Amino acid sequence: MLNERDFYSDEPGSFGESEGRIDAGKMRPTMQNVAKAAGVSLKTVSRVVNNEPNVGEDTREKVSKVIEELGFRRNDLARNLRQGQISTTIGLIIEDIANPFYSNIAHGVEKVAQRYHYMVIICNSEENAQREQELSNALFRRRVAGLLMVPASHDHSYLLPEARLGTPIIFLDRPPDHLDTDTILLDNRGGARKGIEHLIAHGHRRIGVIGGDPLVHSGAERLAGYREALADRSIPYDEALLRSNRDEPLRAQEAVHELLMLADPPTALFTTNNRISIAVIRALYGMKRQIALVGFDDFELAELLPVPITVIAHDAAALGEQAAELLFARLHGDDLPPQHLVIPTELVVRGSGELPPE
Amino acid sequence: MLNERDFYSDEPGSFGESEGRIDAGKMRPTMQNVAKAAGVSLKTVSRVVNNEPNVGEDTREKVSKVIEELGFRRNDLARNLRQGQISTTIGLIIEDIANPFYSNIAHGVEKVAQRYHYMVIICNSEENAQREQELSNALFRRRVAGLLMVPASHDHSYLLPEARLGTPIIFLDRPPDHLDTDTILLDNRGGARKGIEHLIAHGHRRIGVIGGDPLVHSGAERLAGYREALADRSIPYDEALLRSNRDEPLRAQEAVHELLMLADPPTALFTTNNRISIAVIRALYGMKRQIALVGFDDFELAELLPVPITVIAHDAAALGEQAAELLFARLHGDDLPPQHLVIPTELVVRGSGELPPE
DNA sequence: TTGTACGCGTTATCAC
DNA sequence: GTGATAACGCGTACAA
Repeated sequence: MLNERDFYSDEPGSFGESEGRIDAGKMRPTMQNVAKAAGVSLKTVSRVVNNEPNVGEDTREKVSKVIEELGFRRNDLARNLRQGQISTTIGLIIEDIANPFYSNIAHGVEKVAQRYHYMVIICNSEENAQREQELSNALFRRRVAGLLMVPASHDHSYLLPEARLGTPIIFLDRPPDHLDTDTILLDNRGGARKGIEHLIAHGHRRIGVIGGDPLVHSGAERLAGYREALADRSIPYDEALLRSNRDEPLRAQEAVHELLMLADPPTALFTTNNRISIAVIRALYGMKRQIALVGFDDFELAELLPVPITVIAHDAAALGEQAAELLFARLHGDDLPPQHLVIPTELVVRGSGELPPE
Repeated sequence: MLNERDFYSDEPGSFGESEGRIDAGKMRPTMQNVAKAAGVSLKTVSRVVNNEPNVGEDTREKVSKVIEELGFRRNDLARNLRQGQISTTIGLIIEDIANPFYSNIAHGVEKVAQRYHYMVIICNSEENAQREQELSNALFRRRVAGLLMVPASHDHSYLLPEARLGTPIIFLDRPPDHLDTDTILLDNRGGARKGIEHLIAHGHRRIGVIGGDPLVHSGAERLAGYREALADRSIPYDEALLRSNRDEPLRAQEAVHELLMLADPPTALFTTNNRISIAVIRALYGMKRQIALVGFDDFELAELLPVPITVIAHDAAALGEQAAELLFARLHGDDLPPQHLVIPTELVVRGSGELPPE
């Protein structure tokens, strides 16, 4: 059953009120109002609301009754202002919540936050550096207790003042620039290596890469993993097989056409993230072309496609969870030097990565 | 370029600070500190911070300089407390941000909120009525300006006191119970009708339904659409073809087996949401069985499966956007009676819905 | 067990 | 154009 007490303080409470129409404009009751109505002092109400000791049982009941009658609800804005100047809210800045990668991160973060009785403000930066900065400032003005972010910009010194004030700031998926702080990344390079080694093991020597912004750390690392794998096998690195800045689906499709039109075309493709993988798969279907493919990031239904897609998978929710756990550890006084965690990746063999050359 | 001014008030600002290590614990500067350091009064600083008139140009510059030096940032907790007792934050309660349906809604909401300079606290109710109530109370204690929710519970009279206080509350995807307030739904019944009519037109008379909780409004309406479509064609409604409470993937798979094992099995299936559709598709693949299928909700890659999936599609982001727009209209004084909006659905023909019986 | 006085950081009022 | 003072709603410290 629901607990009436914490309607106004910490947990839920049923509220016996008949149904009806809404008419706005009434005054929101304050502790002061409750105190007057109950004939006690402000502080006594405060004690009751926060379940503090040293209140007579009769007093407590009387106050509780008034609280219910008036529909009082503690104002956490005022409470936080008085208590510590920071709110029990954390901020999460991601690129786009509609992308499953980020929504899984968000899910992990929110899950942990709920455990700690914190709430999460989620913001979409749309991969825009200026917006990232606007959003962080807006969050800091709201005195979020901490900030988790997948950075879009390439200079995070603007976060330094806030970090110095003690606000934990944790970077997800991409490391900060010009700032030394907690970071949690995927094993981008290692994952890419595994994927490329897999293709090589299946006989491929000309492997095309379709990727996004080469300045984004995760993409750059995946490309580095590609190069390392080739170098290991003494396979020449051919820039003609590379297509960058293909985050837009249309641009990714063009890349497929371009690569397959080459005089000496690739026999396999490596796509560096989920959105690009999907765009490329669409393009290949449109061309009725079959070619070996390994994609970074897993995605739903990959295993049910006519040629099931071999991917480098990882646990995005765990990324969010571990980042949030680290944040709360910092809030609880953990004072270790900046941490750098890595989430492992796994090659999931499904079919597209095992197609032979030609 | 970035604007320095709104680092401390409304927009972003660059912050000239060299890189380095973080050490916490410094005091957060207040307006009082700025005032003292600049040799002006508190109110003058306030004027500068908020770009109010009646400040001499020289004074404004002097204060701005101190603000930058000290790294002052306005405390919006205190600001909101003083101004109107509500924050420039809205709440969004959904079932699960990792589900694309909800993450698209969230994306729409956040997009609109950014336009109005509001931020969004997103909470996952996990389809749990008690948690829904806990979360709304926590949001109200934080004095969110308004609340958007996909309800999980079946009695929302507990929201009445807050609604009476003037906090706009808007229901998405499912209507409230025991409360008359703004609601924005999908055309569940009409969409389901279209889907079932389509199957009937392709010769099906025994159509199995695999759905979730029958008490959830959207699911119930989709089932109602199913029944209406059958009734229109005088096709008997056979309860043996119905499987409810199949939100769990395993339970959905069982449903497929159960239905196909029937003495007089269905020749087509109707799945009432995206998660169930996907679970069912997996089951059918596992059985190497092909059967006509129409699913409610579109999902990524549906068109690339070996038998592309015919679905009843809709614009979840638009659902979120319109709900948010309505919320802000309410905040800006719109005083019309409770609105009831409907987002249209569309039958997307791809293949699975056109398979013949047998 | 209960109450009083004050402060949290900001904005509003009204005086100068 | 500028400043003193009182709020906003609550918690802390200490007194009664």
